[in-house]
Amino acid sequence: MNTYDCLKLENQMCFPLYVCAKEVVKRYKPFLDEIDLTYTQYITMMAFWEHKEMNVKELGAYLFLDSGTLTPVLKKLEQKGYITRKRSEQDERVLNVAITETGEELKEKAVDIPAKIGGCVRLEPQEAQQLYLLLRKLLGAFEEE
Amino acid sequence: MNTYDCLKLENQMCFPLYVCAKEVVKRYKPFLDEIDLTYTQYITMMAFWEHKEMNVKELGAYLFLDSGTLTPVLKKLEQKGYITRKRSEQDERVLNVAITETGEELKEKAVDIPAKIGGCVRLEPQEAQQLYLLLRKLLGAFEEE
DNA sequence: ATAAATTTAATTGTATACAACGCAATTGAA
DNA sequence: TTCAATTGCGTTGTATACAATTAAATTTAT
Repeated sequence: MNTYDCLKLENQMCFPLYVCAKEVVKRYKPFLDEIDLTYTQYITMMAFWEHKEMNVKELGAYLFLDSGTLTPVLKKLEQKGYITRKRSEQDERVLNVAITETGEELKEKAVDIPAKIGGCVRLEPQEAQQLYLLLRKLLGAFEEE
Repeated sequence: MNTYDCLKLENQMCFPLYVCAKEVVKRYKPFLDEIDLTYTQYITMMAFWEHKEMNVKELGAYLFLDSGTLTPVLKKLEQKGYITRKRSEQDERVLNVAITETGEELKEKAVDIPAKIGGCVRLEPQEAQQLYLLLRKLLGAFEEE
């Protein structure tokens, strides 16, 4: 090991993390194209399939995204008729976002996507599980900060 | 497990991968700000610290980025004086990119960044190593496709 | 009660990413 | 050889991401 070996891409943790994330997201595209959603729109819908209603702050904490990213995404999903955006009456600062019936119906079309993606991750099931747990642990550490 | 559990964010591999990648990159920012590089510019410089000269296609294969992303990044790094861009004489389609002396000098200022980032990844060393190996394996599978 | 501080979304500016397309240079096939 | 296909890079258009700022609403402190 010389002084600069730490600066080799192959020795860095972050680089494969960054590339794998992009590559996996890219593999969602053909499936998401079929239901006309981007990946960001997809995870946003997933959030609402689980929690019918959330304000922007809650959604942002859940998805690790800020309002600068979410505002245009939410406006787009509203256009498509999947969600509604409405100011809270108790606190006008807060924007409540709720899923619509059309948004609920979209879940039916999305339900087989995870299985299709599973086939794109070429790891042994036990390795995939291990990777999943390590990423969850790392994510948990970030959440605590 | 009901039919829709696969659509819960907490059950997906891709979501923590996507979030962890973003969060780790975000933790580079304060350190990269000190040398006025973005993360994409940083990994590009890392590529050239290892391989003094590469054309855009080779660089793209190395970093998993296409010309649409690289062209503006390379122009920026050229502006900063870290690299040179020059058409190949054998094949005018090819753009050869090479690191400059100034670019080499930047390595000195970057050499302590990896250690600083290491402190941001709150995993046991053995877990970090395991995560690294799994991501490498996944990346290798993507490379084969 | 009122000013100061905080909070919540939205906006602005910058920098990615990438698909799709364009174009010139090169290669390959008939 | 000559023209069709391919290659390599650049451009365009769309969609993120996020820092920094703004603006309005609410809360806190005095």
